[in-house]
Amino acid sequence: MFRLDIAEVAHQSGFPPSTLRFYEKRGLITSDGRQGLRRQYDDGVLTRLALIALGQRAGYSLDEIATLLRLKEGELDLSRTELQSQATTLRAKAKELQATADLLDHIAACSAPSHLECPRFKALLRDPRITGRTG
Amino acid sequence: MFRLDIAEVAHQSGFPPSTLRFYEKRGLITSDGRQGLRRQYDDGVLTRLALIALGQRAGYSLDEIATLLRLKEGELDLSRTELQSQATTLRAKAKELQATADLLDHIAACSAPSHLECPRFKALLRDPRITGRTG
DNA sequence: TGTTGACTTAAACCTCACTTCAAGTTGCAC
DNA sequence: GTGCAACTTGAAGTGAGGTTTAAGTCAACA
Repeated sequence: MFRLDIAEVAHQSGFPPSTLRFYEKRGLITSDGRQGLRRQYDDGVLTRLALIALGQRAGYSLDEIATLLRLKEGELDLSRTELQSQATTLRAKAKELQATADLLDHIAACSAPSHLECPRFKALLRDPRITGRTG
Repeated sequence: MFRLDIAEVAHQSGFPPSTLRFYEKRGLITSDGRQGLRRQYDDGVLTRLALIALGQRAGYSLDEIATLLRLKEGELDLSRTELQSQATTLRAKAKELQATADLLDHIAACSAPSHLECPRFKALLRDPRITGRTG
């Protein structure tokens, strides 16, 4: 464990200082002491920040991440079922993006004179699933 | 072409009336006339709303969608290259989500006594790509 | 001693996509 | 002519995830 000041953490983690202060206010990270006014961190904060970044990619809100990180200091105690369920959610989102990408490619390639005349496109526009809504 | 009032459009499109008024203010749709105070639409608005929903799924902002929809009244004149490039972006996002899902599954299944001791997890946390940042 | 330059703070501001609010209007049933 | 639901308006509020600003503080260097 060695100590880093805010500029160092910003540089190594890629998060700007404003974000580090914001995260501290939100209870996601802690600084331990100051040199003059400058926050000092121990190097564990870098792991914590990496976990935060991962949490964000995994679709958790900062509040959720804060809760997860508070559960055990230094340890991570995530429910395995919860992780799998989140993975399933992410896969569903990934598939939706894929499907949309395929549609865009089809529209780009379609030989119909105008996009709105493409039969597949017209069919999709009538498909209630296109909106992701129930109406 | 037949006419629908706002409640009907809301019901058929799945967008709440507040959103329809909001979209009108933003220039995404137009109502043509009123019956009393109630906005009346012609049924073309439903196609337009489906296009808006698709645009959102495809990752465009409302401003971008508004611009695209204004290009040609009733027609859609999207650059095919632009569509393909957007499709590529979506596929990249989809892959990122997949990768994150795989990681979550691995963490859930990993036999290491604590998540932070899982070698693959530790390695990933050190990987700068985990943050999606350059720092 | 004085001036940088990098930090500090609280609070305001930002974008996006809407929703909610308060006050007013309309059509229709009774 | 009264009641009422469903609309109307502009303006303000929401929530997520920050960034920016203004005013202040500090260590170091000349």
